[in-house]
Amino acid sequence: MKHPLKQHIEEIIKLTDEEFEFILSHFETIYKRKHQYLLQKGEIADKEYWIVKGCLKSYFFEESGKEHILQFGMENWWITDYESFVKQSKSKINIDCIEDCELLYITFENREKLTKEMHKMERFWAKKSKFGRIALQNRILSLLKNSSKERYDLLLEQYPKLFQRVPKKLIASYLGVSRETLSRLNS
Amino acid sequence: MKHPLKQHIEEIIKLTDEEFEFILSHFETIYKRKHQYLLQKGEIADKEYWIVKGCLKSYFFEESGKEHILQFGMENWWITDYESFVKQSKSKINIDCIEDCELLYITFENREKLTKEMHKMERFWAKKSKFGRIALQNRILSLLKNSSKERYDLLLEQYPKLFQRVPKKLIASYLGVSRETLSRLNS
DNA sequence: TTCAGAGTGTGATATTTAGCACAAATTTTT
DNA sequence: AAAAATTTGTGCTAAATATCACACTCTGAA
Repeated sequence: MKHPLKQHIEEIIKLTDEEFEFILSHFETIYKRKHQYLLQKGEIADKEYWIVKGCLKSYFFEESGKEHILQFGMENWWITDYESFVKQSKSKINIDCIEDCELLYITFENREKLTKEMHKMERFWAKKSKFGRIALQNRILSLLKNSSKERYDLLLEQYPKLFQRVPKKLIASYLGVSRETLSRLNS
Repeated sequence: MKHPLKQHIEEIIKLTDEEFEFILSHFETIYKRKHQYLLQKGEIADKEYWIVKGCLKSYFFEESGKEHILQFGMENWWITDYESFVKQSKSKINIDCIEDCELLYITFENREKLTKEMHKMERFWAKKSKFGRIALQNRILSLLKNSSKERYDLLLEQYPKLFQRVPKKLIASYLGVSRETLSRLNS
């Protein structure tokens, strides 16, 4: 059976088994339990995580104490504070497990090393970065263009599983509406 | 005097004069007048533009006919429909000149070619892509966290020149509020 | 099983914002 | 210089959303 990470990378770039083993040697596995965190505000994100199993949120608090979800993470997604990781600067956000999680991570140093050692991975991450940017652009488009109700429907359509796994108030926070308003959107 | 594009690229990667000349040979200059367009919805963005002089907007229309500004472009910025350019797919957006413009552009093919021929430029664009993604992430953060008034103040602080160059209704559209609401934010 | 905490739905009200109308100011075109 | 078009501010009203309050459900721990 093919390793899920190999499968994931091969959606973009074909790999020999040896190449994949080499890549994998730059990663470590880690297990985290529900409510544990991967990153806290003020820390420097020195790892990028690939989610084998589980569900996570990246979020931050407004001065008022209101929580805003920036991103959810589920199986086969990457998660980190991208800004902190790239710039090696202090993070503005937190990342927590919503469920028990199995994660593969690569450190900043290992990723730099791997990028230099293996041009295929430089291309892989370049492409990932491009697609990530496109996804963010479309989220902005949606925030500008669509009503709350429309954003709710689009999210439900795109990630139906998310609604079974995470509390609605987190969905509300991701969409940028209050939980009460979200609760009333269906009626 | 150093070419402004050389100066721009050297903020990320140092270049010899020969290297820069080689890079520049992949670009063409084009002049456009106010109200002319660079890209229309449905076309494929086959060029990426670097703005030597002038001001532009990338935007799209809601079904209702409401205009939403995705991005402004001014001197030393790049502009294109990133999604369409990267995927070579049909664009959802339009790009118009708000002022008379002088632009340098590189075609998709030339950029691919240059990326392969010159590893420094692969790194340059990878870095650009990363920073672009971070900027978009921060815009989402701001859309979730800040009130209209706060977003207005932040934009004014970051790009004061923009407010002298483009009509307020376009600023409103960029911030995601109606022009009437924007007009009332200061009082 | 029981109990505490988290999650959820809904009424009432306050706040924010949009949308329309119109007049004044400014810019562009002829 | 005059005319036309665009931009801007502001009063008014309607719609969307936030906020507070409270009851009910569900889940996990003791």
